[in-house]
Amino acid sequence: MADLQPPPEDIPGNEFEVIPPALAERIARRGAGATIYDIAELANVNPSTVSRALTKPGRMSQKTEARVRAAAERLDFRFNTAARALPTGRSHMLAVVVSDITNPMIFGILRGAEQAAAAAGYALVIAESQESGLAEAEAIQRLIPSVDGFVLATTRLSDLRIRDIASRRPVVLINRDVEHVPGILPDVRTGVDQLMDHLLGAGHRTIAYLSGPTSSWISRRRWERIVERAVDAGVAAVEIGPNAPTVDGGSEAVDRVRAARSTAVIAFNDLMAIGLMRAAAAAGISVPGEMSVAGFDDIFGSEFIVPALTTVRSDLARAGERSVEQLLGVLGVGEESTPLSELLETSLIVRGSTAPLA
Amino acid sequence: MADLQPPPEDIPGNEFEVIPPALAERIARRGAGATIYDIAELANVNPSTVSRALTKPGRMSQKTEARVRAAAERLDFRFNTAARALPTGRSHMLAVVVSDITNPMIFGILRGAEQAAAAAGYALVIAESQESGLAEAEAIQRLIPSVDGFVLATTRLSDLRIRDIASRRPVVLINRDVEHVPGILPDVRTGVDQLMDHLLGAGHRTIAYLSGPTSSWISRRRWERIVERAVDAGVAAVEIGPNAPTVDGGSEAVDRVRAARSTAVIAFNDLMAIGLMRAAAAAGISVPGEMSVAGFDDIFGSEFIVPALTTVRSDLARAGERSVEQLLGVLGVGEESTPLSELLETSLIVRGSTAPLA
DNA sequence: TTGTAGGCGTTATCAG
DNA sequence: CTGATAACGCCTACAA
Repeated sequence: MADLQPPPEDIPGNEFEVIPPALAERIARRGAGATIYDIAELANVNPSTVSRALTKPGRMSQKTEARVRAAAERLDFRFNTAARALPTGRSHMLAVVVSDITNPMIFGILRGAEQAAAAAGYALVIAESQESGLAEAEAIQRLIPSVDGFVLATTRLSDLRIRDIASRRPVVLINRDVEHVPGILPDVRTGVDQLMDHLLGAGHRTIAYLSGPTSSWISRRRWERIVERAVDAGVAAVEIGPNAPTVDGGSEAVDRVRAARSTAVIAFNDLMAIGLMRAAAAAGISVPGEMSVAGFDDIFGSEFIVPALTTVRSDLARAGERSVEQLLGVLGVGEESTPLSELLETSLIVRGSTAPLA
Repeated sequence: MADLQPPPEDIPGNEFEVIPPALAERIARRGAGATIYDIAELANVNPSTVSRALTKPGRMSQKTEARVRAAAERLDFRFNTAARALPTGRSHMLAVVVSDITNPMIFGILRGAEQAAAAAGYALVIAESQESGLAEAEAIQRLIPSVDGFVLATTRLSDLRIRDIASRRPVVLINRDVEHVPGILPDVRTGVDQLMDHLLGAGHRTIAYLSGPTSSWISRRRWERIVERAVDAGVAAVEIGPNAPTVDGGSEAVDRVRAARSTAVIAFNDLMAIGLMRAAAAAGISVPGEMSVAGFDDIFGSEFIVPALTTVRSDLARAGERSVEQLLGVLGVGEESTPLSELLETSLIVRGSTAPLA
């Protein structure tokens, strides 16, 4: 490229083969890359014109715009996001705060969110609360001044705190419903119903729910729906919990589960279901022979544990994607204008961990 | 708090019970929180004094500093990171770029990195390249102006490109060695040796290596060491690959693995090992009866697949942690001063997927 | 020890 | 359509 013959001066787009040494040196010495001032100098226009050309294309003379673009490209220009954020108040950063990054259900969300953000030229900041409401609140406070919005995935915060944050920055919730705050929710009702239909159809009359943390809205909702269905069907349902939403949390509940003498157990999530099955195996309880087990999420691993786990899947990547799309919509970036909560379809995946009552 | 009696004026730290309405309204109307100007007004000092008091504690009059701190706290002040980044050139953000966020080995790294970053008041920006070198390079270019440094985890970039990035921003590599660029590496030699000892000790004389992507430095290194050990021991070793470093990548290799007629297979990572075992099961090949299988990483799931996977574990959370500590060290933030590469200990986890040659 | 003033890179408001 | 100029919030010599 560089050793092509310099073309005639009047052919647009091929100018700027040569960068004035003075300019080049100044940029190099500064170290941080070219600025709109450098471009302005090279293209012989005012910095404000450069800003305009690069920010709102089409609103100015074709020729000038082309000149500016060419110069910018020649200097390998990138906006300084901090400088940009100052007058606009927009950092072009979104925060995703998750409770436990090692929960495989999270990375689906992250992938979806990252893609949607990247597609819109936004960067994703990630914060982990390690299941602690305090740490979560603190992290969010820290981030408020530097991000344009929040995706709160599986948050442990109170409604009050969430509203407070939402009043300062756009917030989209995942797996949590708070009035007046948009959220992406799995269709709990349908999901639980599918699972209950499956279990009831298999003849189970005593069902236990291994619940998650008290602060988990979605865990409560699942339990509520289970109760409704159990009452309707005239079968017994008991809640065992709260438990940590982890493999260990599931394992540690095995004695209480056994004591409940239920023939089927629905765990709040797959992590717990897997923990329970492992502990059950260690205790000599046969699954699904003596006890059927099911979970939610269909995480990596659910498919190949033995027996393979029956579970209610929801499209987490989609949830992550939709959450940032909603955020961008509120920020006026995307094409969206739907500020409301939406339900995500779920599907029951029947595998070997559940079986008809013997 | 707010309805306590206002204490005598001369007790420090208890001033500012009442915020002048004018100030309060101005801040509220602005919407973006208090600035050092607001604090200055409240504490009756110059903004630069506020900056000093908050930035370099101890270098000024105790009394003034206390006044400023009190005022700042009263106004719930947070630095505007963008504004701060402008004069200093420091965004207080670190980027972690990963090739595939759905690989369970990644979240160990992320957790460690996030913790270390948060502890130092840094935020973590995450970028995923989806195994594409182009996407990776593009994402990095975008981020260069807005982050203070990069952790490149399992990167697919060329040495040249990595050096280029490293010349613009501090870079720490994970699972990749490039001269003059600090990196956190597993101890490949020891790891492979442990595994080879195990396999050779079990009588295997024909070993296959299911390699990862061509661009994976660590995959090549593992293969090299396997070859060395095979030559030393006088046994046969063949490479089967390259393959995608995923479950599917492992599954799709099953025919080639079978064709190789090796009694033991070492996969580049656990994901591939799992894929291979599933495909083997589907094809009626017994593991470890007809074929032993081992992997690397000890990801979530390796323990409870059947048979449980023999694997070489390395402490990924530690790798993530060390990588940002090194970055912070270079940035002059941490207490560290070790700019060099370091080796992470690995340990062999023997499980059911490997067995003595029948 | 504290205040003054200029600058960081960009946007936005006005003129021209 | 383009240029000048004042913010944006903070930092940092330099001066007092």
